[in-house]
Amino acid sequence: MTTAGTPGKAARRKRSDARRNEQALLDAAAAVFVHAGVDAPVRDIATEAGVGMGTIYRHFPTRADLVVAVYRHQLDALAAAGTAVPQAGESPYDTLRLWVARFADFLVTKHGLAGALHSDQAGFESLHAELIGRLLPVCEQLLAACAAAGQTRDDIQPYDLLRGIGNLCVGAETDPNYNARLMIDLLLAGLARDRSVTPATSTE
Amino acid sequence: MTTAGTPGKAARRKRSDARRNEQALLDAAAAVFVHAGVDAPVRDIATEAGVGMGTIYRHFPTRADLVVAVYRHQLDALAAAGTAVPQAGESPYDTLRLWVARFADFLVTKHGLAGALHSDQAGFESLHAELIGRLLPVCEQLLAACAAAGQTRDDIQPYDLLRGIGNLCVGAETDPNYNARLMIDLLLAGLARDRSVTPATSTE
DNA sequence: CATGATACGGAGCAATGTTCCGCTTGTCAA
DNA sequence: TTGACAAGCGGAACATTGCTCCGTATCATG
Repeated sequence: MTTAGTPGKAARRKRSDARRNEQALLDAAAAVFVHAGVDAPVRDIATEAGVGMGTIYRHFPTRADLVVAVYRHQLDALAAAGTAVPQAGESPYDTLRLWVARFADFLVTKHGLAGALHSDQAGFESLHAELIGRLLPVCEQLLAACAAAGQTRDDIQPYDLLRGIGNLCVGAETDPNYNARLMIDLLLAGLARDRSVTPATSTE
Repeated sequence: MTTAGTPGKAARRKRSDARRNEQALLDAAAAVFVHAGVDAPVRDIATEAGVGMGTIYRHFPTRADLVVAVYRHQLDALAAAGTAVPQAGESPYDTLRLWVARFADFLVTKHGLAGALHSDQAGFESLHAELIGRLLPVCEQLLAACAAAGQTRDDIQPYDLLRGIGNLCVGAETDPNYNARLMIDLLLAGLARDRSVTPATSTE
């Protein structure tokens, strides 16, 4: 019986039209997200993909599922970037800073992702969960390395940091007067045990 | 703005039932906000106040108007607290920290206010504007004092700081795993020019 | 008390999320 | 090739919520 449920691998290959539609939906969603944000009406995405409402909900029961699927590559890349071996001469704190910058870029460039992530809108909890599940271990590792090297405080929870950074990104794209990256720099500077390790942004 | 345009004084006193309804709406909104957040359905507020839909929109054309009206006292108090003369022996940086803590408390204890403030939902821009208009000057003054005393960097925009703090408060109430105050402490520590001025972060 | 201005109520429209079910289509075996 | 059936599809229909509009009720004033 090759029915679904085997933990290992391939259940039964999905029907060809189902696969086609799933891909069409991913493409359509990616396109719509770019100009209408991740809050775009479900109908718009369905229309763009040329499918009915039922189809989109069958493939992606919650909006978060769709969002996660669309950005899965980038999420993978982000997680991988954090565990890659650092450049020679790069301190743990440098590595953390670099990774955080990538994380912030990811959130900011995705129209409204940061906002959606932290809203209590129904259907976004699983997006939050997915992101945390994927990135928390990475963040934790980077932070632990910093603390072990004595470069940062050791009493900060990775989750708090991740969430704090994410929060700081809210509105960074839509509000031209708000400089989220600068605030992130401040936060990271506050994390450092010794002011001397903080690079350029600090004066002189 | 409430009067018809006479710069000096009272235009025509509003009708008694109108005044009564306005107050009922404020009370009802305050009550509903507590358990349903500032995003509560307009209908719920109207029902709670025992008035019709038309009435609520006549008195408060946008949701932000209602929210601002409900929290006006506290906003006033917050603005006043920032300009009050500091305690003896309190450094400008201490004063800033204290005020920021009050600001954070204000946002966090109002169910979803921080989130609403930074969402791009229609009708919330004016809430944002009101808050900024009221608090930005205060923040600016506190920050300038810190910089003048050499306690903090002098290249930070008050707006960025206000917005950053506000952002960090998002979800502080609903996510028990997130310690917004700690992140705010970190941000403020990063703001300090000299690590020695930052007091031992009291875990609250 | 009459009358005009003011304010009220809630039905109704629009946008959007979500479900449900009859119909279509792909797949597989005979 | 064909028949049968599970898998999948489409979109109408329902629910929620924001917001407007206008006939009606109420207040204030002479």
